[in-house]
Amino acid sequence: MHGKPHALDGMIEKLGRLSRLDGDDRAALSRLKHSVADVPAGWYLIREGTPSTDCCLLVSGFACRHKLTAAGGRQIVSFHLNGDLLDVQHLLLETADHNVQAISNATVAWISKAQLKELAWQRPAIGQALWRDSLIDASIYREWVLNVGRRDARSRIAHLLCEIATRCSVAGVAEVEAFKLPMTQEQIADATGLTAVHVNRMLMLLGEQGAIRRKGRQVEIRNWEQLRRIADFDPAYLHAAA
Amino acid sequence: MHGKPHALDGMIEKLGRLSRLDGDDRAALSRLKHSVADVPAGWYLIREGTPSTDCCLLVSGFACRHKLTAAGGRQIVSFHLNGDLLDVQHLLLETADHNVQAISNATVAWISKAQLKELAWQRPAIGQALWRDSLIDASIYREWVLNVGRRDARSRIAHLLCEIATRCSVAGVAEVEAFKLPMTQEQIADATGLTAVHVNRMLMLLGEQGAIRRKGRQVEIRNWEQLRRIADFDPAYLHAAA
DNA sequence: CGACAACTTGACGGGCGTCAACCGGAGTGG
DNA sequence: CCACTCCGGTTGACGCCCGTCAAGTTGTCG
Repeated sequence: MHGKPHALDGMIEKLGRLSRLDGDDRAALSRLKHSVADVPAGWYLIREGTPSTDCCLLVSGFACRHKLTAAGGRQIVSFHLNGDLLDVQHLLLETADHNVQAISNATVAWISKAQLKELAWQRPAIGQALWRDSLIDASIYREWVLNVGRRDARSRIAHLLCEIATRCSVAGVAEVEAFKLPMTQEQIADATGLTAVHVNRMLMLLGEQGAIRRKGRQVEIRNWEQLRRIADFDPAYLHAAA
Repeated sequence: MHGKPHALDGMIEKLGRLSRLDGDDRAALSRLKHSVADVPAGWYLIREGTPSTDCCLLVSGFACRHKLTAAGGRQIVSFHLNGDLLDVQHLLLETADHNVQAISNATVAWISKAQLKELAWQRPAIGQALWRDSLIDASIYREWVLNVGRRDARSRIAHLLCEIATRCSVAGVAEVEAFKLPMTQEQIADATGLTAVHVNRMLMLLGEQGAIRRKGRQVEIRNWEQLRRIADFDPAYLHAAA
């Protein structure tokens, strides 16, 4: 097993950043029963209102978590990348109150919920990492409420860019300075409470102002300090080491 | 001790709703060292950026959790009432990423963080209740992102009213049909991403439309079904028994 | 009963939504 | 190899919801 890349490695590495895991913890995690699957962009991984029996781990690719209004409005409440467990909350809550959908082609691993739950209680370091992970998710939600509620369109989008860049960098997915934006402008709109048209106008503006440069869906942050200032971005809420 | 009202009773009752606590669990909780304090409206209970050594329990009264933008904008991200532990997240996160402030005169109990953390790991039912509580908080944040991001002003306010009414009812603080709104219109504005002026206009409108009746800060829900429809309110996200 | 906070109301303006047209690149099939 | 299609991005015109400002009015607590 040693040295062989493993579907759960990203998760183990991430949990290791959240709590001090010893060799036994890591071994126990890597022994978790799971089945790996490739899914196309747009695939639903979790559906609102359904009880869940397995936990979904995002092995590679990007996903978003979203809710819908009765009128059909869609609000993305978070984005996820490599190594993110998409339903830690379902270890203790029975039914999903939202949807999770792949936004790129992705590889996922379905892990036995009962087995993971058992590990969380048998091995304090693992339980602590999982709980801590869910608390950081909550902190990100709080920042998003602030972002959507109290910043103007340009700042909201800049803030989202800063967050994605920082999280990609921490997870080792991409550099802060230049990365491929995994989402469309419509998805950015759904995450910021705007419309796709206005997102486009603001991205053009951020380009004109020299904060970013875009080529297709590739985004290069030309002036991190300027973007950070526009975004009013302080990474403290991510509670991440990097 | 038996039968005597106790500062921690509200918390124990609430945790009992989140997980099946046996007599030993309850006894252990009620033995937690704590000091009770009365604080006036406006008092800061948690300050962004400071490390916390004690956990704050709201014994009676109301509190809000909020963040500020650099420009001075304030966003309330949640409201709290009797029996709510205000910083479960600080059991595992070192520094506060937001503020918590009393919005009425309130009684709080400061509980030793180390002792509570110990209990969480020694007694699975207690740990589970606390973790579950933090997951429900996260679910509420998600709903608020949706509320602020994708509903119009009238619906946002109606949704907040429905949530407060439901939570007060579950906690036994007030009836759904008529309760005293603990917050000012400015605070409602800060919670919904609006201005106090517009909140006032919408409350007047909800009154004219017959959904609510107001007298001072007293609010009576005259037509719950109508208000629920306007709010697009579905209590599933509260994950509460009632 | 005075002072101060909270609420109420109106006039006006702007940021963002809506609608609609067009562009461009990637995938597909002839 | 090129035409067709489709999705996502781009741009402009126009309008509305909600913000801003400012002037009362009400309520509450000393």
